[in-house]
Amino acid sequence: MPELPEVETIIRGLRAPLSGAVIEKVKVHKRDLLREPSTRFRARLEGKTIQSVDRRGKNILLTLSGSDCLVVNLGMTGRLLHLGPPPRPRPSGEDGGWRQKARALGARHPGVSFLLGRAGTLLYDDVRRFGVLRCLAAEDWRAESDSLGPEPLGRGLTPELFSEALSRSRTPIRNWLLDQRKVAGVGNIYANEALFRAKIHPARPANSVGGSEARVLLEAIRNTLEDAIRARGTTLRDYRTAQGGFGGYRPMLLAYGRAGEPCPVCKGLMERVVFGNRSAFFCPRCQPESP
DNA sequence: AGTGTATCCTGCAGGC
DNA sequence: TGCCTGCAGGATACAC
Repeated sequence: MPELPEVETIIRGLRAPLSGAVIEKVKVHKRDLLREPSTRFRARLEGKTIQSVDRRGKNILLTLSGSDCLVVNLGMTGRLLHLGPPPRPRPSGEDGGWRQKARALGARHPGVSFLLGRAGTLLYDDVRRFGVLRCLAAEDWRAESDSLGPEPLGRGLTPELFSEALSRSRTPIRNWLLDQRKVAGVGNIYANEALFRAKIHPARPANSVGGSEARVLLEAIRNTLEDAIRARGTTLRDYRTAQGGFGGYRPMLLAYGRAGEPCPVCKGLMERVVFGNRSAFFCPRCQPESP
């Protein structure tokens, strides 16, 4: 579900309420979201202070006091919701009243909750449970982060480097864009959107996209992601902001989900093809298979 | 090496 | 109404 713009929107919404908050208690409701025993997970987190909230690709990163960090990948349907504290703090034994708030926000599948005292509750909710929450030592996270590709919105990714990387693979360009080791943060929606904007057929081999086309594609990726961030992401069904709001980019999607509709540019019929186990949406006239 | 397929899981939409 | 099939934003373990 959540791609770079959705994750970016979420961390922006978490930064203020979570920075400096203390994780008083962790409750694991669905253990298969973890990669370690829940007792160990809880022990590593309880008592720690959240120092900062960041994003790397599609991962949410909470840096904690000590040398650990909490890394959250939302999978397809994960949500990370901030539930504010109750207006009138109640006597001990309370859970922060988060269940009621969660239901009010439509969170029906609580996975892990973090009780933050005066800062309220952070709730991870996930229908399909493809998401993962991990507590990692800083150095382990660094190693993993290094294995991810560059940030598409970062300065480091120059058109030259991008073009160079493309030239090393003949996998379909849409699949290439989904590979987090190549570029971090692009998913199926924005890969299709960027390819439509750049007028590149999604099945073309990556190494056939060279020179000026690579430059155009990188620009299209950046513009698409920035537009989507501005709209707070795309809600198809499950994605919510940290405050439970909807993303507003869906009506602006040009290609994704539009098979059978007229192309917004040439009015020809948009198509859907499946490869790599995912749908690709494109206009056969604007995005010819052979350039 | 690099590419394609199946799998984890639940819910919803559409066809009959 | 209900049953069935297909499909969904992601990531990974495999086989070739």
